[in-house]
Amino acid sequence: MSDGPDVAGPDSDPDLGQRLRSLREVHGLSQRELAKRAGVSNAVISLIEQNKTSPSVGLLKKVLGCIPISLADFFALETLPRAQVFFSAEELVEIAGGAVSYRQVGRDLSARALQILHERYQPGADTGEALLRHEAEEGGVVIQGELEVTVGDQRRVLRAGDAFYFDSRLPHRFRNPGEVEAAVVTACTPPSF
Amino acid sequence: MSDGPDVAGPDSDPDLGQRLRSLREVHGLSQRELAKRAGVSNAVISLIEQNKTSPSVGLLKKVLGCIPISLADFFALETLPRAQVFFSAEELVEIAGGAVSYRQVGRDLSARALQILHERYQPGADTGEALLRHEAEEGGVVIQGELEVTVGDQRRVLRAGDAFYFDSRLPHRFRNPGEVEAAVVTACTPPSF
DNA sequence: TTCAATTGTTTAATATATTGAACGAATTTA
DNA sequence: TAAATTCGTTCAATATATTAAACAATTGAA
Repeated sequence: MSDGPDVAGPDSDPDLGQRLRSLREVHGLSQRELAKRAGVSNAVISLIEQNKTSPSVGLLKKVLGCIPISLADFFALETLPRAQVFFSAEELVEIAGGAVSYRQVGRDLSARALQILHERYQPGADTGEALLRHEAEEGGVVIQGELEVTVGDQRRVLRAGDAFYFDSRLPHRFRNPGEVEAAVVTACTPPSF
Repeated sequence: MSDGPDVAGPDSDPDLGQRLRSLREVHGLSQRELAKRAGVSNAVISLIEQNKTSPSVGLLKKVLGCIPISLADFFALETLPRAQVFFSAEELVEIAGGAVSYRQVGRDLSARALQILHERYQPGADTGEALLRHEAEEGGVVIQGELEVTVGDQRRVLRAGDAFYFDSRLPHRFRNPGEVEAAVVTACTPPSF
């Protein structure tokens, strides 16, 4: 048949080889070590990792059993880590805009446990009083400028390096009292809103 | 090599064939229909279902894609349904004993969403007042005799065929006011206790 | 440096998966 | 009844997975 690099078929599982290779390397195993433990030839490990063959379920099970990882978990990796890991600054999602900018890491948070925001406040910008949304906790670190944070009856001006952490159900407010843009990185869990 | 019925190896996945067959039949597909949709031969479906071959990941993916079910979910079935499905009367677990008998369906409920009990009350037996355990809901159907059920300020005598349902946090009580043994089947969710 | 060991890859040989076509049995249709 | 489907299975032919052995490149030790 074809003489291209992918003999196993274009749609069989284009990333199966990379997944196996990553798992093997993470566990500090060479192809030969893994092959010996699994009782298979080292060549087949190489071929699988290059997607030059579509292993039988039986063989794959023997190999994965030495990682160890179950077939179910191995194939779960196929769908799970489609989630984006790295985000360039331009890829952050603006969810506010104007004098206050909230740039969110990731687009769909429905399956995540954290909401992480890069927040910027123009001089004088103010969020106003925000009350309990859901049961959640929230914290952050100021990275530029000055930020006045009010939580309940406590108020303080934070500067680069300072941080905060509070229960989101407390009324809270952010304001930039300075002359330059203020920036903060915050995290909130869970992101259910 | 061997001439036994299982050429794919004894430990490759002894139930893979049965899982595929069950899934196919549940979806009302014949071997030929499934094969045609997947673009493979009908023979290979038969062989896989008899565990006479260990399919390649590529082929299996094509086939499962027409069920449809993902590889991850398919192999998750391998471990999940080790859970017992059928229970003979003798296998129910007695968790009370005496004048009141609670026979539970299943031994370990830690991964389940329901606790199901077959309850028997000797004539005159009484559970006494039971208060809120956890946030849960509870219901049941009387199958024999008479059962006086008290929930909060409501009280009623139920007979075979009658049923009840209430929030477990309400104080509740069961009593057998009759002359014969009373029996009920109840369900409670979640079983966290 | 040089030898020895280890790495991942490739190739020909072999084992096995997969195909295409046939079979017998069970249903359906005429 | 019989002819026609459809079912699942089996078998020889073919395609492919897997092996065993060799290759080139890298690393570590002498």
